[in-house]
Amino acid sequence: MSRVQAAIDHAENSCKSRGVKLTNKRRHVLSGLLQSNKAKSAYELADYCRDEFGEKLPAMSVYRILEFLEEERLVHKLNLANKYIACSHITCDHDHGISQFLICDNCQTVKEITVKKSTINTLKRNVEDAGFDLVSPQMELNCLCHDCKNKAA
Amino acid sequence: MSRVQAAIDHAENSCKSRGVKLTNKRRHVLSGLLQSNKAKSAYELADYCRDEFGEKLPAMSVYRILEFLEEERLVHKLNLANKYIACSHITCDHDHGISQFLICDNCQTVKEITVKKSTINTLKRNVEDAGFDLVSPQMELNCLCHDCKNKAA
DNA sequence: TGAAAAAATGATATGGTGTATCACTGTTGC
DNA sequence: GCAACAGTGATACACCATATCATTTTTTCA
Repeated sequence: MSRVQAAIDHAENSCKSRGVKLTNKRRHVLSGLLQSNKAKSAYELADYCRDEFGEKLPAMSVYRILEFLEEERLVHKLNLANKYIACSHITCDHDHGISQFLICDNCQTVKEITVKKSTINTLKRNVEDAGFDLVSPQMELNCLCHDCKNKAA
Repeated sequence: MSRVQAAIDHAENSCKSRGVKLTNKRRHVLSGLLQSNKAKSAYELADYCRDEFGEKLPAMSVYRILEFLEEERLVHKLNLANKYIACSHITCDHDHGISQFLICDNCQTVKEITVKKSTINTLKRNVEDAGFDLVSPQMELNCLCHDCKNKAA
């Protein structure tokens, strides 16, 4: 079974146990995100569904579906790029630490990593010293992946 | 002399010494950013110039001016909010470490802080372990400022 | 079963951010 | 004064996102 199919199956079960429905359209959007490691915009996902499944999905619906998937913790929105990615931990059962997103500026590939709690705490303390509170320690970092770096060199 | 005027004078000198011109329109846009600690969009700045100086500035020009001011290191673009702020170090002569931006999700107030180099380095190492390179360790963090936090409570 | 309620989706319009392009104006330097 | 260039204006357009109302599909339960 493909990695994508495994993730979708897992998402299916997760939805079932939470009493919500993973409809076909939602499945299709999710598979569009799973099918690569790249961040995709809502409009790109609409195109994907049209090309891949012959399903004409208005942008509005894609946004609603993405919102649903976010609530189910199946996808993340990347505010830096205005794009979306599948959560890399869909197939895990355990809870995770806070994710940090590394976004390749060049090819939009995204890697989700977890940094040590102590590093985040240090950062958090810095922020609090300045009189602010972190809403979410989930950071998005503009990066260059090694592929693109090597190509550029 | 007001804080804003002092910063503008300083910017003026900085431009002069770099052989570029701080025109009236550029000065006005900059003063729009200096006049508060809030992040402002290009369009908000156009409105500000219209209201404050009776200067009808097309959005295109504002973007060009912001680009100029960024190159002169007088303003920063916040990619998370798609807004701009004046560099808080305009009036300093020395070079600074990398800034981190704390953005209040509620009122758009921005605070520019510098975190310890060791924290950044740790983070950087984490990123490199994942096969990515940080383009810029300048991070933008979604926060809540204490004012807004207290109001919410 | 079958009608009411709720959930999901479609369609249309609109707003915000940003860029491409071409034209025009003002300044600088010779 | 004129050529070259920097600065600005005007228009059109692309992309991301939401508001709103209509329609379809599914669920619920008498």
